[in-house]
Amino acid sequence: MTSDEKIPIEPILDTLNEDQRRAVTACTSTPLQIKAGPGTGKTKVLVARVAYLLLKHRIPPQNIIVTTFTKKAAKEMIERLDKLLQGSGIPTTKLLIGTFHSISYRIIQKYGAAEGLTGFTVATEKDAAQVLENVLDSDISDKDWALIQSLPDAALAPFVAGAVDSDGSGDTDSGTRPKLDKKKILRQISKLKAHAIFADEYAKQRDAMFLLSLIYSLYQRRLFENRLLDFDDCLLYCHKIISRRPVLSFVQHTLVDEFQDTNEIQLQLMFEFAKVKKVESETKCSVTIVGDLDQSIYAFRDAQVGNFEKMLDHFSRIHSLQCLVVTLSQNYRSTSDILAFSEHVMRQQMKRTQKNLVSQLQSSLKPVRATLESLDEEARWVAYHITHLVSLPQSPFEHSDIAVLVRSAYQTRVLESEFVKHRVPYTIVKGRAFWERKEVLAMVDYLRCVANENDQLAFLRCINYPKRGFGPVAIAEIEKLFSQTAKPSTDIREQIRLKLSDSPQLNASLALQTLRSVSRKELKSSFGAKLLESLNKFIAVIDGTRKLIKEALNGTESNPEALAAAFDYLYETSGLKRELGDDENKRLNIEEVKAQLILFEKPSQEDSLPDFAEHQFEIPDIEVIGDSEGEDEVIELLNLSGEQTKGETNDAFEFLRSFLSLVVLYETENSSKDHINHPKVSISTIHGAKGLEWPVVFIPGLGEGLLPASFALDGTEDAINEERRCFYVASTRAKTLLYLSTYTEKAGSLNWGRKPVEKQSRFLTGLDPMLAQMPFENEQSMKKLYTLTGTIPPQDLDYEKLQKKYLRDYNLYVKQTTDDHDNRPGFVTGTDISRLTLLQKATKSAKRLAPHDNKAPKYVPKRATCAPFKPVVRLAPVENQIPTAKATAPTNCINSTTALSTTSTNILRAPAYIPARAKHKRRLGTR
DNA sequence: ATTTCTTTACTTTTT
DNA sequence: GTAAAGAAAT
Repeated sequence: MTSDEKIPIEPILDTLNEDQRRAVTACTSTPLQIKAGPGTGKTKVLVARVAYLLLKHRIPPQNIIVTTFTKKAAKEMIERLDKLLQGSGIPTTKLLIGTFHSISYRIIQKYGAAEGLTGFTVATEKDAAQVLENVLDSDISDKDWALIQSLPDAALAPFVAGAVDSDGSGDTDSGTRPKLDKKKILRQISKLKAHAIFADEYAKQRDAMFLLSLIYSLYQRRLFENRLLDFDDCLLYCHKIISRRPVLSFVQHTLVDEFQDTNEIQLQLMFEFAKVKKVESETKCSVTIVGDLDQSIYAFRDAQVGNFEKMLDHFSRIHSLQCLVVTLSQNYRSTSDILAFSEHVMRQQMKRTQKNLVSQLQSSLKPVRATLESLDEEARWVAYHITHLVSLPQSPFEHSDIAVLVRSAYQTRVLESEFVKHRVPYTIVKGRAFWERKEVLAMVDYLRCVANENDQLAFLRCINYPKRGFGPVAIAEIEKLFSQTAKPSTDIREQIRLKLSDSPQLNASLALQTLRSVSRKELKSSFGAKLLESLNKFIAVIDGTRKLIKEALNGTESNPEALAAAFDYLYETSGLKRELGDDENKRLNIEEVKAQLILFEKPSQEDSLPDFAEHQFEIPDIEVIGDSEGEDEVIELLNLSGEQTKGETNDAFEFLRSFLSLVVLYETENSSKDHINHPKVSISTIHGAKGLEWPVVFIPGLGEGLLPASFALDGTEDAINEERRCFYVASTRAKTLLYLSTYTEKAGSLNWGRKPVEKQSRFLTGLDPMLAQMPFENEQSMKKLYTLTGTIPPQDLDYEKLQKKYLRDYNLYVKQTTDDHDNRPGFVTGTDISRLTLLQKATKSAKRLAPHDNKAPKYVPKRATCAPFKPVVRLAPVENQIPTAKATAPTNCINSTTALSTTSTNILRAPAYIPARAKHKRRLGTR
């Protein structure tokens, strides 16, 4: 054991500059704010600070909380920390590190029993929307609907859908209920939760809105019936737990990353994590926060930049503790040109304290900018320049050095399809895409049924997928049974509710139990014998898996094989396996879910949070009046912490619940390994690029309506400033090269809905002198590139020749001065890629339509161009059009299913017409 | 009850 | 121009 050998902290400190060192070695018993602009070594400082706490102050890792913004950031911190602490024997895995949400969920799992929070899983956004829909459909009484309808327009306005300006015309106020906008309501509820306001508290507020208050409490009740917590609940209920009981008294230091993006409840959580302690009449508080005001881009999620001030204020006013503020201003990431440009963008904003970031890189190249004539052309411009960069002689860049950052996710689509054509390999930085696949979702739903007997949503989704004969009528019946068993008529619950506000268990019902009693005919239903049998089978699948899981996880040792076996059992007996059939991709995705589940480590006893002696604290004293049935329940409800026997059986599923919740919180690793083998361009939203960096960054779509986004245009100045900070975050991701582009479209062009982009972004006005019109305008600048990147330029670097080729190809690629689309140099046309897919799909489809005829279809699509070209499908006799060997999809677009699937409906539809109508070659337009 | 055709609304950004 | 919801038709 080398744990006693002390690793010296000095070598670590030696790698820091003066400011960084000041921050790292700052007093650990007063609050510390580190203001770190982009590229100033924020993560480095944070990591060094943790190392300092571990080594110098000898704080055990399990007593340190670190909150990061994403799982990725947490992972990176651990990796870097491990490197620093190599051989010290300090187990960095014991650090309490993760996003606010995941840490909160862990705390709820461990200490939630006292507040009635056991057996909960985290709801996805879709679940939340579903719950709200159920509320609106069936939980609001006619009386309340009448009240809602009588509300003045002003009170309804924040909740009704799509700004339907009731321009006279009667507006059917009489009979119809107002159409409420789910998104808006969820946003409002989320906002309340972000400000730590519970439903019953809100109801008591004087200026509470009746509608919101009603829906909020009904929504919460339904969530809890399912034993689900939404994202905000994780924070809200964690705060409730830790503010009432000192369960976290073991925490000795708290670090918060990306502080500028914390909201009120997160600020309050931070205060609770870092409780002020009085030690020998000295007030102490050990907390370090890191952030940058200019990078605050989450106001839409109720982040408040004011938290910096609030923190200072909180400590000085309430605890007379002065926060130490350290500002880092040396930038190690970007060149001076990129930095100066970014700084100028921000300077346009009034009321901002000037930042003086100093680049540590001398030589530099101007950012490039261009205005293109259409959206497609812009995408081609990006693709062309990527190709140009990686194919420079002795290029300092490969594809993985390049990122394309966009404001809105939908902008990626054009890029994708253009990249497929150009054979530009790319990945979309989005961890969750995998978990939103249909088959993955289905499998996860089955796991949810197993892990959470209350998860009505999951049960309802699973019960008829694969088909078991439960149609909409049967589903509705089950829903009815669920809600009947969920709301007992005894008013004992109301009594408890008054004493213990929002104790979630009060409306608990076991969905699985309900189904069981239906199948045993204890609850009468209108199901026929067939349906009952089908239901029985379904229950048997869930119960069978539950048994296997229990066995697999009962021991203290983790048992991957047994877990895998349980998973397979569920996959097969549920019929999912058969349903997915021979689709190789889907099967692999299910395998991946299994792998993730097995990989997910069961937090062993020592790693988990310390136990907390509940009996030290009073359990609310409740007088119970009512029938004995209710009494038992109340006793059960209040006695949760003491129930060891019951707890044990639940433990097996606790593991599964953690896993499922972390999946929802996007906390799983992306286990794909091919990233290393094939360097790929990253396409990401700006928000997703936070904290990352690349040598080359493209920011397309710099037009009014895109960045700044259209919804901010007529908004307040704050809204515009948030957009500006978005741009700032994007541009400061770049190390060496920055490419900016805009396009303009004509007002009357085939744009639906969205306003056309007519002007370049206001953020660029007046900055032209800082920008170049094309990359490498002269020989010198090209040479700079090589020096800057530390690459040796080729001996025979012929600048003139390179530029000539660049210009010639530019016209060909970007401007497309040839109209022979299939034969443009360097292009793979949509034809090549989709031909094979088309043939496969056409064959399948035609066979399905005419099963008696086993021969291949008479006609297959001859040519289908990919988006963004007009998807025109022509049919030709099959013998004339046998796909050639080269018509396989390039490997680099495996991930890019969107690019191909955008036309999928058209592709699928076209062959469907074959047997009926396509007697002669027929052109199938797509409306 | 499922498939097929028609209509509609939709685009922030994410834990 | 597309998904997703709604309507109509097998």
